[in-house]
Amino acid sequence: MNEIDAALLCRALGDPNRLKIVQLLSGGEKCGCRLLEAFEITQPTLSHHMRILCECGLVDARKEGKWSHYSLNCATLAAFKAFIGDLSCCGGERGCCGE
Amino acid sequence: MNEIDAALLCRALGDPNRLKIVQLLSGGEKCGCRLLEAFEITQPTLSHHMRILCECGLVDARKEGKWSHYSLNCATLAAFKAFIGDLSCCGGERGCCGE
DNA sequence: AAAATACATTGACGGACATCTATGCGTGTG
DNA sequence: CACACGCATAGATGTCCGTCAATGTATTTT
Repeated sequence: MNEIDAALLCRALGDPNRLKIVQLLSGGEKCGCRLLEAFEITQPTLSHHMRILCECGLVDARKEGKWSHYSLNCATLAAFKAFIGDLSCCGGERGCCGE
Repeated sequence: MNEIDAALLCRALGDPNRLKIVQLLSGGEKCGCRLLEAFEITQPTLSHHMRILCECGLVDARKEGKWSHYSLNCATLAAFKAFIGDLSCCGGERGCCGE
């Protein structure tokens, strides 16, 4: 994962609502209407956030009838976790910054 | 680390220049003037970015004479890595999304 | 002391962003 | 078929963000 993609992901996660959405999806696939219940935003605003999360590759959308089911994309999440995990405050010493 | 702080960190890392700064600091402490050489931005703009990175706790500044030395904050970085690492696409199964 | 260096602050500006209301579109349900 | 439901899109609006030029403040060098 290059810096550009990582910055895009960070930007997507930089909104408190979107970060909370990702945390909810971390518990498993959910449809939009259930996500909406967890927030105090309008439906178009949620749709806007889901679009951003999907466009950066972090979230997958699956249409089923009139429902859209959202889930975290495994590959993107793994790549992002690796990218963040590679950061180090000490040049990679053991026992430092969670390594 | 709560969602608010994590979102702040993500927001700080959401700018390509700031993400690159963090990557440079991941290689060890650096002063502002050396960081500036790596970018095509003006000095006030770099100063602005460093302020944001410091205010969210991700970067520490150490003044020494006329130089400011910047480095990644170990505790904040560790907490952030743990926060991101806790995200899961499958509810925490082994071998999934980098776990 | 004068000049140069490193950095922060201020003020301004254009673009991006989060949010809303209104509306459209497809899918079930009566 | 008509209506309700889930979701996306369009357009508008106020706010935040990244950037710059100009300037200020220490500190070091000459």
